[in-house]
Amino acid sequence: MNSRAEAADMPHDGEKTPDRLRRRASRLLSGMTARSDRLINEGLAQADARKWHYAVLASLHEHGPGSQATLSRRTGIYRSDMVGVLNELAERGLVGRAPDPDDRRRNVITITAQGRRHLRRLDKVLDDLHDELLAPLTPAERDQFVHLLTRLLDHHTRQAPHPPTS
Amino acid sequence: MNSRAEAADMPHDGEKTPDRLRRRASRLLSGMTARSDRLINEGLAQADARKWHYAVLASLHEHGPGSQATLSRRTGIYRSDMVGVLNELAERGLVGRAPDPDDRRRNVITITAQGRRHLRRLDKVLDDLHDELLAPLTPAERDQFVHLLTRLLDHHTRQAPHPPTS
DNA sequence: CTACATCGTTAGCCGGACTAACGCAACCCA
DNA sequence: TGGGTTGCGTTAGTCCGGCTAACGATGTAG
Repeated sequence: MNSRAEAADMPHDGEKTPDRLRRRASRLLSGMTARSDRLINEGLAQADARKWHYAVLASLHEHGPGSQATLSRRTGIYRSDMVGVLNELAERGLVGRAPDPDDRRRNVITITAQGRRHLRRLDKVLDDLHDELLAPLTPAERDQFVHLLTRLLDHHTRQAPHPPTS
Repeated sequence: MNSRAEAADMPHDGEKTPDRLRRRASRLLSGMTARSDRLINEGLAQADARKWHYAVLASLHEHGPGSQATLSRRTGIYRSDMVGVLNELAERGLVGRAPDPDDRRRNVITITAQGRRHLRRLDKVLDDLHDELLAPLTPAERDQFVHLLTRLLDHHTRQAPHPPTS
């Protein structure tokens, strides 16, 4: 029982994945995203963080404090899930949550000094992880890749035929 | 109350998503895959199919009959989930499942004539869907994109640092 | 014969995306 | 002044895909 030989290994000899399957962009995307997600999640976990943490902190750092709803819109995190994320961040002293005196429905979220420090660390971590993620591509190709993805995503979020998602 | 305006809309004026966030390849990937998955799933649903159906049928068509375990390895579907997929396919008369006389642990799965017909239909459907998916890219760019993705995925599945996934 | 590996199957966990509903506060306008 | 509507924060819960654990039945190797 050598560890990894469960179900979906690289099909070795004689158990090839059909081409029409392997070539489909949709499938490549799912596959790659699965890898990517794992890489990132595990990497961030080692820094006691999750990607949502980064998203919120980055948003606060770049566009200043905001209500939870605002952050939700900026980061694409569902407002239902925002609560939990902010709790985690608050626990760690990375953000402050205070009722807005001007609008008592709101909480105003601010980033703390510690939060800023943490954000810097995460930025570094993510840079490294992306380096690993894109390892096989030259710098030019990486740009190409990001550029193509951006255009695709833009297109599909503009006149969004479907609901939200990020 | 115009339908879609829940949480994660395109942030309009003043609620911008931070750049360092938007540019990260990992994030672009997740975003794009989310869109892609929806598009594909919904499209296939209209043909009374799911992507696993396509995977199995394609595998059967290209590499001939096989046990469930074999199919699992070829398609990347966990053997735990294979059962369900094959049930669905069998219900629809697209595959046959018969005990292997040579090894009574096994079921031999074969594609039926109907299955082949269905597969052809699905191929068409998927072509169209991918056309929509990659709409903003020129043919050359689409190749580029697929090519880059393939290289990335290859790299990360070769000396897989992590377990399986497809 | 014993030990171990493989196959099909059931059950269940987990994380992420998403919906529903509620209470509360603010805003609109009449 | 007040009633309706809209936005906010929160809780709970659904759904789905990826994945693990375990089991009985069968096969294979020593």
